[in-house]
Amino acid sequence: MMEGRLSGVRKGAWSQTEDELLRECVQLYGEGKWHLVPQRAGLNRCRKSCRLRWLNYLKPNIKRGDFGEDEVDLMIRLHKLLGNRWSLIAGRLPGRTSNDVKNYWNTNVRRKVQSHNRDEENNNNNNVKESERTWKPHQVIKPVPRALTKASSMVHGKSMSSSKVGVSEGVSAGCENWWETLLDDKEDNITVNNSTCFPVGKDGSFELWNEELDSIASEFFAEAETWSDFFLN
DNA sequence: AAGTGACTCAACCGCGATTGT
DNA sequence: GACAATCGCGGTTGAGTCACT
Repeated sequence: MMEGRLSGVRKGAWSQTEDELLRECVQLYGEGKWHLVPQRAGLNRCRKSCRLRWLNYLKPNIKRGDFGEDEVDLMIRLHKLLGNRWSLIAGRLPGRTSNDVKNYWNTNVRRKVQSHNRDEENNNNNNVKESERTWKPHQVIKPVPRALTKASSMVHGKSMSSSKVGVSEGVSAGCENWWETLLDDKEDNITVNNSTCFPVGKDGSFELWNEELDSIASEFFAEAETWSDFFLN
């Protein structure tokens, strides 16, 4: 946390010259080692600012402009599955950055989803008496740890189920091994974890893991063979 | 044309996790 | 194990732009 102490570091919008310097530096030395970038590039910026500028703006293949219908649809479904894991969501939207996704969500999608939820709530209010409404908030699946150490056997392509992985506080006791069967057939998962990992609906059924999420989860997990596919670039 | 409120998005901040010594 | 340095993430801010009056 030394960055805050740096004095005289330029802030605010980036100039074209600064962009050029940063681009040249990354092309020359590659991505990473961000603490060296300001010095190497001759930029009076902190490493955080450099990293952010590269990742959100200068990096090749970044898609700009409006989100397509399919992208928004995927975003909504991934958000339902992952919560505010913007980097993970962005990872599934080619050319989009986590900042883009977050901004788009906060300005466009959130409103739509909220009004949609309000509509649904109104419908529920019409159909069900307040005392009978026992739904609980959705619990989001939180893949953890966010990153793995280089020493981790999973990183080297070994079995995912044979290694110990921490479980976030968001996952209830009783499903510590949710990750062990994550890639198995989801029916098995749900049966095993019925009362712990997933929210319970009015009649004891699952609200979260419906067919819609089944498809998106399959899509999300299908490409991954090891945990490193989820957590490491 | 001027004022102003809403909106967008690039950038900053704080913090937890990881890595190196 | 303790500590410092670094990385990466999500939340927040604020300048610029747009739409409306």
